[in-house]
Amino acid sequence: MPTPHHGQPRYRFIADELRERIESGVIPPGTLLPAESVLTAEFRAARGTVRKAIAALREEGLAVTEHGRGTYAKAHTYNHADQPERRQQKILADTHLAALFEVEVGTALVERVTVIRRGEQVEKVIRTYWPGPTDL
Amino acid sequence: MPTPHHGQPRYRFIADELRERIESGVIPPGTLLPAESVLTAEFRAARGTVRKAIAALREEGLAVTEHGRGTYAKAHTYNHADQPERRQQKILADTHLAALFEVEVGTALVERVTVIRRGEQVEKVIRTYWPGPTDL
DNA sequence: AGAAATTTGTCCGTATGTATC
DNA sequence: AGATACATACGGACAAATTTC
Repeated sequence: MPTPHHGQPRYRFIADELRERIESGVIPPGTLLPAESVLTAEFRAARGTVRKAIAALREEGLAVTEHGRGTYAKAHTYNHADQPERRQQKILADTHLAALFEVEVGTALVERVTVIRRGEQVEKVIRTYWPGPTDL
Repeated sequence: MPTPHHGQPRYRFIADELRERIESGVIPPGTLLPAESVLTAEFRAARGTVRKAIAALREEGLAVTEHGRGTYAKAHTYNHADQPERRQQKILADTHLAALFEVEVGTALVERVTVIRRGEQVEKVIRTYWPGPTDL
């Protein structure tokens, strides 16, 4: 069976299936996913396809893979209790920012740094820049 | 000749070559790149290898691909006003980011730059960072 | 309107080498 | 030494979107 299948690409189907198992607890947080070789057998998919599925899970933050070890399921916390931290300061435009804002290098700008955490881990860092400072 | 390891992988060599053609204007912005089939012939590489090179250009924001059409060269200028522009690329952690994410300096991160305009003026620049990349 | 050709997207199978545990 | 994942590359096949005839 060549398995073309409905609409969806195969790697996405596999990703959906694995996501389901992680979120449902079939694969508990912190435990290893089945090895790529096992998944290729189970889904009768090529390795490249399985890897693409796993890559999708990594991007979603649902899995972390370690070289030579395997891919771990990660706890999926819907916990938004973590308040983002913000810090705002005056900075001077570097070449990149100067080009974007069409100002001279060294022109004063405002930078706000927001750090978003998921538990202990820093998930994202957002740096926002705008002309200024508007002196607060 | 198959492919020795001249320091750099084949797909990167191809990407470098194409990048130079775009930036130098040999392939002007808005025009189509040669089809994958043409590139496989020119570089005597497998299609997957060519596609990987093109994918690299896409991540740099140098090209846009449309199904059934082809891959267009993109202007590399920031001076094109319309929607919020986003560019995503792999970067290496500087000391500040390394400290926040608690990783080594030089660790690979993903940076997305979003430019928000109001008319001609750049209003805000948002740089978002997160761990990765999960490659491809 | 329809068929054919072109082009990218996805998938398969295989192979070789490296790095990590 | 063995198992695992990672990176790269090849070839072939069909699907899906677009263009051309």
